[in-house]
Amino acid sequence: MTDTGTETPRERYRAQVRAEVKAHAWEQLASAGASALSLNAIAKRMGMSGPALYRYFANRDELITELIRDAYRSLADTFRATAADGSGSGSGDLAALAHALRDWALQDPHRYFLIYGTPVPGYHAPDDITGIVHEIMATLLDAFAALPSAPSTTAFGSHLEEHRRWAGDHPAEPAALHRALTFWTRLHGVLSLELAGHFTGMEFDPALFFAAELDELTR
Amino acid sequence: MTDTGTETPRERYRAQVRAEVKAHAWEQLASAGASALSLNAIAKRMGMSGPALYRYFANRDELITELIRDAYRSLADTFRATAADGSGSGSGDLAALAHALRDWALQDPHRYFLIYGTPVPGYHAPDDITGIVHEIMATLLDAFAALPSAPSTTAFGSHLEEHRRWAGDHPAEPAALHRALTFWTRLHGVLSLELAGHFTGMEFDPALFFAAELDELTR
DNA sequence: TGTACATCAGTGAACGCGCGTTCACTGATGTAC
DNA sequence: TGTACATCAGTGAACGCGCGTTCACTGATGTAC
Repeated sequence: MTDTGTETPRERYRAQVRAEVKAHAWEQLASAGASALSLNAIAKRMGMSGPALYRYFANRDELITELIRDAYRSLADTFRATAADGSGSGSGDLAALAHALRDWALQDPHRYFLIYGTPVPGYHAPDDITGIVHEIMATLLDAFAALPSAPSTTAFGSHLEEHRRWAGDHPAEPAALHRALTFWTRLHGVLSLELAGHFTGMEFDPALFFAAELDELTR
Repeated sequence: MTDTGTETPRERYRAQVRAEVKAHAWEQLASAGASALSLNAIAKRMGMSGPALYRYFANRDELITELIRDAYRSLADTFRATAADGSGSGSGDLAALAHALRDWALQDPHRYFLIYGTPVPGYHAPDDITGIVHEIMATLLDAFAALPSAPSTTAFGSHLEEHRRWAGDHPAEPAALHRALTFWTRLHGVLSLELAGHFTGMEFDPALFFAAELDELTR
């Protein structure tokens, strides 16, 4: 990942502190929400003075950006690893991806919401993040392109065919484009409402609901 | 709605100011996000001093609660009105409800996210709001129960049958319960990602995607 | 191996800001007789 | 219709707080010769 070989002790130390700051940031995110993230509070928890953190992050926004980038990175890695495990064709890969997504989300709901939740007004993610987003999409497209039975193209599929720049140069069929998109939105629909607590008090088992949606997606 | 007949001028004035405060609150919500909502800032915009607002709201939380309640109320009313217009059976009602939902969301995305977006840590909505939530769900269940062709019960449908307290005493078939739920989560999936801007730069038309999802739901 | 210098981590004080909320008070509006 | 009183809206000062960020400075760590 990082070029550990040529790292000086100082660089190593810097990386360590940055990581520790981010760890505390995640904790604070979970307990107080994204907009309440405070450099001073993090510093205090680390036993440092507030200004000290400016050695490691230019400002508050850079820290948030880093958290967002890490979140996307983590999901992309999880996806890639899951796809590599399944290694091939069949809808088993899709089920594995879906469950990987759910596990990843449940593992840290605030991380999920930082990416897919209410957008922070005025905040714009830097360009390099789109690359990671594409990576995630590509894994999904690969899985759908590898499905043995390609279903007939839908009306929206045709529309997508003419507007497929988002898929990069991926050689997926129109139907695969459509199915990859619905995979994303439907699972997000169930997951985000579950994580936001909209199912609490509704008695039924969210895992079963998720499984039911997944079932329709891979049929 | 309110008992206008027995309203004294003072009561009328109070209601007016409260409404104006809320209007400014919505504006602020849109430009700075839910957690940045500030009583002082609202007062300043209204040309009043900060403490003056404490005549109208006990504290900041009460204002937020009121906004949430109004948002749910507005959606419930929209749904009820839409269902009343369609007045009956057929999947046309469902399409109308779906489009009503989308229009309602697009009309004020921050209002949508206030309800269905990232939950505010530590905040718990008061109990009376569940009543409005049930009302929304009931409209949906009515529409699905009125469908002429009731599809066969799914596996998850059976699970719902045994965990249907959330449906109240609504006489909907298990399949209708399941379909009402997926109606909600799938449309939310598309809508929330659209509103959060995850489709920008993806070229395709979100309205067509929404329509495609709706199509599958009413088939 | 030792010395001179440069680099960098972290501190404490400070600036200006806005927040939620309480409180004692003024002045206007409504009510009772 | 007029007067006495109660109610209520809104103000300004104040409290305590935490925020992001800048700056001059100390002290430790690494580098060059």
